[in-house]
Amino acid sequence: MGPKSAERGREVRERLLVAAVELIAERGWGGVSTRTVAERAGVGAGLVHYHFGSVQELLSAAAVAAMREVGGSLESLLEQVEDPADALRLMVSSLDDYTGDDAVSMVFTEAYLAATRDAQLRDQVAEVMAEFRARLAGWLGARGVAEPEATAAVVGASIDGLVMQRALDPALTSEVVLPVLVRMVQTPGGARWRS
Amino acid sequence: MGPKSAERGREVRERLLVAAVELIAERGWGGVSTRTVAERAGVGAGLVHYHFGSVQELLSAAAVAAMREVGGSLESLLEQVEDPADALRLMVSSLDDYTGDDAVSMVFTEAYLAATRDAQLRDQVAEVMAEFRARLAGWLGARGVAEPEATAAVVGASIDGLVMQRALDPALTSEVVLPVLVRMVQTPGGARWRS
DNA sequence: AAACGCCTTGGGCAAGTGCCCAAATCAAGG
DNA sequence: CCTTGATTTGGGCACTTGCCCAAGGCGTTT
Repeated sequence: MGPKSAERGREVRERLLVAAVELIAERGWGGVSTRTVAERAGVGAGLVHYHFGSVQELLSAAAVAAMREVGGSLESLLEQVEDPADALRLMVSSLDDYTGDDAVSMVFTEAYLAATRDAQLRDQVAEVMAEFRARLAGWLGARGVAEPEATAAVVGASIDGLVMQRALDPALTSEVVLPVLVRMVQTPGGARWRS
Repeated sequence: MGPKSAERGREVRERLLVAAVELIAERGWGGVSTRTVAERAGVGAGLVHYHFGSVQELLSAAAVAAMREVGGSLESLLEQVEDPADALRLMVSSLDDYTGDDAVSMVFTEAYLAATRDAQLRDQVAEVMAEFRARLAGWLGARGVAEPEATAAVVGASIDGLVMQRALDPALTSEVVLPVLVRMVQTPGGARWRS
């Protein structure tokens, strides 16, 4: 076999994943077809079933990869701040960037729903979310926030919900929402963290 | 014409709406077809386009109706309690009843995503949510909760997000989550409402 | 040059899609 | 009885769907 061929194959595989994420956001999970995703990636339709067993497997792989990427960016985000309120500000600030063409935040919601109907996908998504929560909970707990596990779960769920509703109500900016979210990460004594 | 015919027509229309809500939850917005929804309702396939202009219109009408129903139940819920923490407890307690495969909570998320791709649906969903938020915000404001509008928005978004994630993590019970949510509705002085 | 093997293409098939429409149904009014 | 008019049916059309597969391309190895 040729190493050149394998390399090109991996590059095509990557293009299919990117195209899948775009189209999941644009048309919804059920609206992505073999031919549309192949055309977007600029390859023949048959390649979808060559690199991935089925359209469902392509969509699942694309969504999980996108979610893992976001989870990784959380890690570097938490290293930049010390105050929980500042961390929330950075996380929620993505709300304002979200103009509607942000594919990744939409893919999160689509993946949640698709996971409801696919046991294999559910396990993968649950794993990503558990990792996310554990990381955030450890960080919050080290800074005196009460019930760090539950707090991390609610913070994550709140951001997911806010991203969805922001598409319906542009007035729901991070500036409006942040003061309320900050109440969730107040330390029991009422004092805020300082480095 | 026969009044009986019109009456039966309205009954069939209702059955189509119910079937649509069920199928949106089971198969997702894009997975509901003319024939599946007609079969579930026990009628011929042609009736979908007789009572509704298109499948999209049927789905939108069904989702909005289901959402309005939930919004109405919120109103009666707020009349039963006085403490904001108790109100949250009642709202979130539905989390435990909803195992994740609950039709209505799933339809909410599906409707949010579908509204992103249908301007007409977006307006209707936004109206329902605005009404919901206004009602809750007024109730919270009258009880001394700071920034009632933003708080109502975040509470609503949090519950939406929690309902989604609860399908992935059954450990996310109302008992675990409630203490964190209550922090959001604490009155500025730190005192809790008493009747 | 020939053989090998991964990658890629595009056509083909059965099944399903939304929507349309002629024909049937049926209770009320003439 | 016959008409009326809303309701309902089921078949049909053009189209898309997921997936398969024979055929070809191309770098590497022999």
